[in-house]
Amino acid sequence: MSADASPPTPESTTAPSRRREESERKRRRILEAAQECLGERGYAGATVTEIARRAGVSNGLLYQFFTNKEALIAQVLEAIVRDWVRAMVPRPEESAAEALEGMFRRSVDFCRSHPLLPALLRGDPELQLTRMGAAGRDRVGPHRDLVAAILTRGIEAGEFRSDLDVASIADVICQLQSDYSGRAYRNDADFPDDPRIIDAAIAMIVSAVRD
Amino acid sequence: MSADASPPTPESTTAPSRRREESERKRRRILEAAQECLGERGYAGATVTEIARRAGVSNGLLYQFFTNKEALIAQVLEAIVRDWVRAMVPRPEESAAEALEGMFRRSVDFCRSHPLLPALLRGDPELQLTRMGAAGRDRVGPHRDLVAAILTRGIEAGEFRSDLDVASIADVICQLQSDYSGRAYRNDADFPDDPRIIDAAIAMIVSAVRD
Amino acid sequence: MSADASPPTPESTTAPSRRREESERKRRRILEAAQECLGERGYAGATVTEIARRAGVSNGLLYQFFTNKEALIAQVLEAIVRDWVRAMVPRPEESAAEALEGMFRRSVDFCRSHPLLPALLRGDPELQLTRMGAAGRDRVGPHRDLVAAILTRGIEAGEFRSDLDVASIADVICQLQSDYSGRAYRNDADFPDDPRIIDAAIAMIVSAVRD
Amino acid sequence: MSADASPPTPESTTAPSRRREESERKRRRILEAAQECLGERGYAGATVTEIARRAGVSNGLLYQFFTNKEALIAQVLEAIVRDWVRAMVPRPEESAAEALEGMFRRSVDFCRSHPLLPALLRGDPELQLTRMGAAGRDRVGPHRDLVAAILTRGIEAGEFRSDLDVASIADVICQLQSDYSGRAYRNDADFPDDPRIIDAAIAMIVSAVRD
DNA sequence: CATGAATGAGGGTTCATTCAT
DNA sequence: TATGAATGAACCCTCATTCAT
Repeated sequence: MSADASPPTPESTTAPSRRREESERKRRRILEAAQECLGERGYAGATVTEIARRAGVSNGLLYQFFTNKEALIAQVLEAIVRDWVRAMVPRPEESAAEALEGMFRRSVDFCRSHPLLPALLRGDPELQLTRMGAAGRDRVGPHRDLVAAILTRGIEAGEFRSDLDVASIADVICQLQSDYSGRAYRNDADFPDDPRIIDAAIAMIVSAVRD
Repeated sequence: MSADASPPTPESTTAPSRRREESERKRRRILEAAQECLGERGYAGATVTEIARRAGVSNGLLYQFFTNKEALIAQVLEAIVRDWVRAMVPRPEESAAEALEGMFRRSVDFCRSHPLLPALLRGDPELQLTRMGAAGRDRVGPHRDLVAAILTRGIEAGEFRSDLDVASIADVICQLQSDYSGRAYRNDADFPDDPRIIDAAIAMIVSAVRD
Repeated sequence: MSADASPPTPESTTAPSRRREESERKRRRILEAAQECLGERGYAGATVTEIARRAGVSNGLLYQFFTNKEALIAQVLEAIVRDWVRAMVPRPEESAAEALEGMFRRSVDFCRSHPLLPALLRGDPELQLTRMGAAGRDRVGPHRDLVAAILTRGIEAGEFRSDLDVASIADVICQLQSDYSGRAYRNDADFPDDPRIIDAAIAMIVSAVRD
Repeated sequence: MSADASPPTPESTTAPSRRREESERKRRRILEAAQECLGERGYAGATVTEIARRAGVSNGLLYQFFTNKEALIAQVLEAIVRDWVRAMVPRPEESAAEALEGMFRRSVDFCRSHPLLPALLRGDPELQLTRMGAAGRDRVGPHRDLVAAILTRGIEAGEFRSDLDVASIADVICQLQSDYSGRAYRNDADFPDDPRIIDAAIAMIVSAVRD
């Protein structure tokens, strides 16, 4: 498209890069479509044909980019965890307490637009996570590290109690954050998505760590 | 069976009983196998064939007891929720705070021997729970009611702070309880089943409600 | 039943005949039930379990009387053809023309209370007649012989035209009779069961053979 | 494919055509195989596997073309009725009586090469035709209309008796025609396919309507 | 690269048949 | 005899995967 001078020959010199771009765009579209399907219907419900349809490509092209369905799903999971962690990272200007609250709320917001993540965080059997190796494994480690770092920073800053069992508290905080992030997109009377509940959870966290 | 108390009448009550007993035992084995599979692999992964294999019966026998796979799963869910709630009910001698802690620990213990429950508690709509009516719907309501009742009792007894948002706090407590119950059976480095973490969660809860 | 003096011992001397009777009654009930099911639902739809249920006996007893489902169905077919032919036989006082008309109407009436027969007469593939040997084969021969005999009698009596191709005309008459007998039990707008149509068919027959 | 007339354009109209053609041929083979099976074995006996086997395709391909077995059978029925009616339509030069006879013979001939039609014409509700909507319903209406039209034409032309009960006579004629068409393909001693019988049937019809 | 027609293993389910009681 | 629990082959259908084009 930026090659207005390119000759009309089919095997033009600029064509390879053009093709590459086009190809990469398709690859991404497939990953996005897979993420959507997986979030809406689970592993078994996310059929290869439906994913290809949503991505606007053919059934077979999918196997050009990914070894098989399993590998595709694994990449989808890796990608979403990466995006999620990136979205949560504390702002430099936030105090430790603000960072805890900010992360919590940003995580909830992120999940609202990425229905797959909650299911992943819950480790839903429907996702058949046991099928994939590393992708399933690493999904919460970075999150917990992030929270632990904030706690340590808060303790060092005298903002949080110094006798905290950092590892354990970090775990509990992560858990709560995953839970309420996981509820953010639901329409389920049993699991209400009520701002007051989120406030209560945050208040409980802050009161437990504050000096 | 050849017990000395058995009456000699030809159409004795014990004669058909043998068959019935055997049959009932198989019915229960099927339910148990289904519970296992469902917890490990989700709805789609829990195939009728695998369930039958684990129960040690034929594929077809399953349909003698249950209308279809869906009905079988629904019965599994109803049964486990019933058992779980029964196991959690507070002891009469427990104070409100003790009741909160006791429920938490009993729920965790229960899940250790019932791997399905955590999966159910996560209650993902994609787990196909929407297919079943009441079983899916009521799965956490009783739990939340139980916790709310304890909180109210604690407030009235002056044991807990009087300004608690009972409904919201109850929700958070239930959530944590489900979470850590859900971890109890896992072999997952990402979700460690560490007594110290459970202690931390309980401490956080108690500190948040205590006056 | 005629042994009012029979002792109450279980293995009484009269018991064998009693048992026989009882047994024979069950056998007949099975045949009747099978006839019903077959007429209503075809071969595949007439399940062994349903037949046993209607006959008020157990699933397994059926195999005491009949080798398998196929043999049972074969006997059902034989029996109904026998009954049908018996019902059609002309009355001694009828003239040849009256006999033709009488047979036609009696056949229609018979089918009204025996929905299976029409399906059989049509040779419906759904009945899977190819599975049974003689039963399927002989189903219309006696009928045609009956009609041919009447035609011959009519010709000899000077009642019918003497140049009739008896075999062919007999075939056509039998065919029409089967057809309209076959319609007698239907609720099908495409195949109306209208007395005027039956009158028209009979009129056509009579006008074709009468001198 | 290397045909001399093929244009050199890469996305030529003939290139995809090949695949399409092949595919369409398979679609037709499936329909033909289904027609055969249905005629020979009825609805339940015509298994998807057997149809696919005869068509020389895989089990699953069938579902690329047809929603399910029911839809496939429905299309088979629609197609064959359409073809049959088209084959029967009277020639313009035929007199009314000739038209009646011509239709009769053409119908018989048609059935000789289409064994399914007779089974359909018998139209047994137990054949599961009730499952399909229009295809089952309209299967004889057009035929009867055709015959009635010829009768009316014959009456108006003074060729047939003026006191005919057109509707009833048309019904009887159609019935006979279906019957003997239905015999045309059989190898069944009970239902002989004898030219003399067909002549007798036609003679009976003509003598009944002629003035 | 890209297509989508084609495959076939495996899913849930039904039902004729057997056999311990 | 009579039962009905139990079996397993066979049904219809879905979908991940391949391959000729």
